[in-house]
Amino acid sequence: MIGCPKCSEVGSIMKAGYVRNKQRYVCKDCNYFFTLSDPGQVLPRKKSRRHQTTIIDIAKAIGVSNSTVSRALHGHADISPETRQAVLDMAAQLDYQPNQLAYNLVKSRTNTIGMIVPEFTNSFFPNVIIGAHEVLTEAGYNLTIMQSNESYAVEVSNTKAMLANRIDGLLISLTQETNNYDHLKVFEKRGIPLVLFNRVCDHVEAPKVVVNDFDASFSAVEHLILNGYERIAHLGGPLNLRVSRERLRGYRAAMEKYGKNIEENMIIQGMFSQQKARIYGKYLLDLENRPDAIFAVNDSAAIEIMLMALEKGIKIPDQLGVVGFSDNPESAYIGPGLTTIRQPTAEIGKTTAKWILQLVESEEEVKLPNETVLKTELVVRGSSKRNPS
Amino acid sequence: MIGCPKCSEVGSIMKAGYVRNKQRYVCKDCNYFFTLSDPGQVLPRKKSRRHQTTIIDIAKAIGVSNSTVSRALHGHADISPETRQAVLDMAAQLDYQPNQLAYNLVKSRTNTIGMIVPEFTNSFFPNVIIGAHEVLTEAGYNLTIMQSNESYAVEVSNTKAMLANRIDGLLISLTQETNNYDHLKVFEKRGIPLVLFNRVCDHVEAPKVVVNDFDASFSAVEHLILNGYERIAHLGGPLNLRVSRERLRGYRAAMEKYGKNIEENMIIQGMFSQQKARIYGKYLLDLENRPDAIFAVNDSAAIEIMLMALEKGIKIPDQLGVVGFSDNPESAYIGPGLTTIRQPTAEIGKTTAKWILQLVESEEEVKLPNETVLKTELVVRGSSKRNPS
DNA sequence: AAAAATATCGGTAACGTTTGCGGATACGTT
DNA sequence: AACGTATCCGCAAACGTTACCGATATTTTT
Repeated sequence: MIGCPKCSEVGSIMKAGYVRNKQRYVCKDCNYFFTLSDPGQVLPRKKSRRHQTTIIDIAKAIGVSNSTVSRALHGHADISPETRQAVLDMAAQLDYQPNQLAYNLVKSRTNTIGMIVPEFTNSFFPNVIIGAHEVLTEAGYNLTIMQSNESYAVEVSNTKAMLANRIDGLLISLTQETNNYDHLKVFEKRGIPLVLFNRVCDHVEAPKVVVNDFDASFSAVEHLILNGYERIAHLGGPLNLRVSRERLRGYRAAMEKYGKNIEENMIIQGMFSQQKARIYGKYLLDLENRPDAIFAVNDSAAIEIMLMALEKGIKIPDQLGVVGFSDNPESAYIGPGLTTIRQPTAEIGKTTAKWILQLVESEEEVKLPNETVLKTELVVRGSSKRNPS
Repeated sequence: MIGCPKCSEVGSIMKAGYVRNKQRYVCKDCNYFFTLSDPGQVLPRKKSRRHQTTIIDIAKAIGVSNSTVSRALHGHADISPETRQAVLDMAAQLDYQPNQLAYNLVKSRTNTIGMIVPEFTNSFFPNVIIGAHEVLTEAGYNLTIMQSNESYAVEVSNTKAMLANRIDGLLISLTQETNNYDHLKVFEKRGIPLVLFNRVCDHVEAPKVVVNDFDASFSAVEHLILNGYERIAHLGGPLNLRVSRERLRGYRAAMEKYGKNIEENMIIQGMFSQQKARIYGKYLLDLENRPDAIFAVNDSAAIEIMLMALEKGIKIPDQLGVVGFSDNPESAYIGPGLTTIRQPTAEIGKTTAKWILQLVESEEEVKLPNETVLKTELVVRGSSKRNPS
C-alpha cells in the first residue's frame, strides 16, 4: 500500500491522474497531491556537459566568498595582497576561464560590435573588415560579422540576431534590395548605436561613412571625355542606394559640363551581380550605335565588359574606353589595366569603427548624427588612355 | 537620541568609526553595529540604461507567470492556444526581443561557432568564410570571426576570448608562427569541438580539412618539367606548417621522378608576406646561375616574381616559368596569366563547417578525429606554357 | 457520480557574474 | 576609556531565461 508522505495515512490514497507519464496520487485526508519517485528510475542524469570551473569553485577551494574572488580577479581595491595572490594561484591551478556570458548578462553589455555586409565576393568588404577589425580589437572589442547576401529578408533576420545577442553597436552596409528601414529604427529606439557605411540611406538618424561618390564619378567621366570619348554609357547600380544615385549624378554632371549628349538608353541601373553585368554589357555592346566608352558601377562589371569586348574583337581602349569602380586586385592586371576609382577601404573600416566606439563609450546620448566623406582616387590605367581624337 | 535598531535600547549607543564616510554606531547592549541610512541622500540612481522589455514584462502585462510566457514563445506544449496568442500579441506590442545572453547562460551554449584565420588580405580565407558561413547560417548558427594576423600571441589571445565567450565550436587555421599547441589542447580538455583547416598541425586530436598539397605540388612541378624547364626553384612557406612541408615533398618527388637535380640553394622556406616574397624573389633572380622556373607557395609571391622579372627584362614564360598556388582573382589576368593551383575554397569552408556541426550536435563524444582531403586543380595559364626545348 | 486522465498554468531553483552595503577586526588617537 | 580610521571580506540582490515539478481545472472514463 501507499502511504501519504505528509500525514502518513494509508487508507485514503487515490489515484489522481498522470503527470509526465507518472502516476499521481492524492490523499483524501490532508488533500495532498504527490507522485512517487520511481526507485528503479535512473537518477536525474548528470549534466553531460563537463563542469567548467567557476568563481565559486575557486572561492570554496580557498575558503573565501565569491565576491572576494571576483574582486581579486578584477584588480579591485578592498582586498589584501595575500588573498589576491591566493585567488590568482588557485584560478591558474583550476584552469579558470571567466564566463563572459554571465558577465555580459549582469553588465548588460557584450563588448561586441556587430557588422552586417551584403557580400564577401568582391575584395571591398573584406578590406573594410580588416580596417574595422584592427581598431575594434585595439579597443578591446570583438567583431561579429554577418552576411546579408544582398537579401533584404536575410538582413532583417541578421539585425534580429544582433539584437538578441545584445551587441553594443552595429555597423551595417545595406543590401541592394533594402527599401524599408524599420529594422534599423529598432536600434534607435533601443538606444543601440548604429553606423552605416558605403551603402547608406537617408532615412536613418545615424552617422554615415561614405566616399565622395559624386566627385569620383564626375572625375571618372571627365577623364573619359578628356581622352576623347564622346558617347559614354553608364552601367549603374540600383537607384535605391545612394551610391548609385550619386554616381549617376556625377556622370550626368560631367556629361553636361562638357556639353555631351546623354543618351538615356545608354544608362542602365541594375542589380549587382556577375550575371546581370553580363546581360547589361551585352546589351550595350550590341546596340546598333554602341557607346565608345562605359563607366561601370564596379570593377566586376567593368571586367565582364572588357572580356566581352575581347570576344567581340572590340579594341580597348581604341574602340572602347572602360572605367570601373573600387580597384579590385585583378583590375591592375587585366588586359591593358582597368582604369578605376580606388576606395580607401581600410580607412572606411577604421573610420566606421572609430565612430561606433565613440558612440558606444559615450555616456551622453547627444552625439549628433554626422557624415564622414572619405576621398577616393582615380587610378588611370590602359583601359581608358587614348589620345583625344 | 539614536536607538538601536535591534534591541531598541537608547542609552547604550556609541559611535564606532566611519564606514564609507558614514557615521557608524554600536549598541553596547546587544553588540550590534549599524549605520543610519541618511534620509537626505538621493535614492539609488536609476539605471541609465534603457529598460529592455523582458519576459517578465509580458507576464505581468497579461497576468500570467513568466514560465508560461517562455513556453508560449517557444512553441512548447502545455499551453492553451488563447494564452499563447495573447502572449505573442503582447510580445509584439511591447516590442519584445529575447535576450540571447540569458538564454545562453542557462543553456550553457551559444549557438555560435568561432573562426580564427591568420589573415584577410588574400582571397583565400574570405572565400573559405563564405562557404562556412553558408552552412552554419543554414543550420541556425552564428559565426564569429577573429583574425590572428599571423601572430602566435594574437592567436592565443583569440582562443581565450573564444573560450570566454563560450562558443560551441572552433574553426581555426594556424598562423605561420604557431609552434606550440597548448592553447588548442585547452579545447580538448573542455570538450569543446575543434576543427582545423588549411594550416593544420599534427599534434592536436581534431578533424582536419586540407587539400592534397602533395599531389598538387607534384603536378605543378611535373607540369613545369613537361614544359621543358630544368632548373626549378621552390619558394616555400615556413616548415612548421604542414602545407609547406607537403608542398616541398611534392616538389622533391616530382624532381626526383624526372631525374632533375635539386639544387638546395634554390629552395627557400620563408614567411608569408609581400616583403619577404620580394626579397626571396630577388635572391633567386639574382643568382649567377638563376633558375629557369619558380614554383611559389602562393600567388602573391608568384606575382611579385613575375613583376620583378618584368622589370629585369626576363621573359615569361620563355626565360622563366612561374607557377603559384591558390588562384587569386588577379592571377587570371596578370601578364600572360599565372599558372596556379586552384583550391576549392568554398568547399573547404563548407566541409569544415559540416564537421564542426556534427561534433557540436552529437551527444556522444566518440567521433574519431578524421582528416578530409579535398582536391585541387592545376590551372594552366601563360606563365608556364612553353614548348619543351 | 466517483475515479482517472488530460490540459494548463505557477513557483522556483538554477546558470555564473558583479556590486552595493554593511560587518568585523586591528590599530591609532584623543 | 572612548572614539576615529582603515582594511578586508561576506551577504544577497540583481541580470533574463529555462525547466523541473507540483497544482489546479476540466474533461473523460468507468
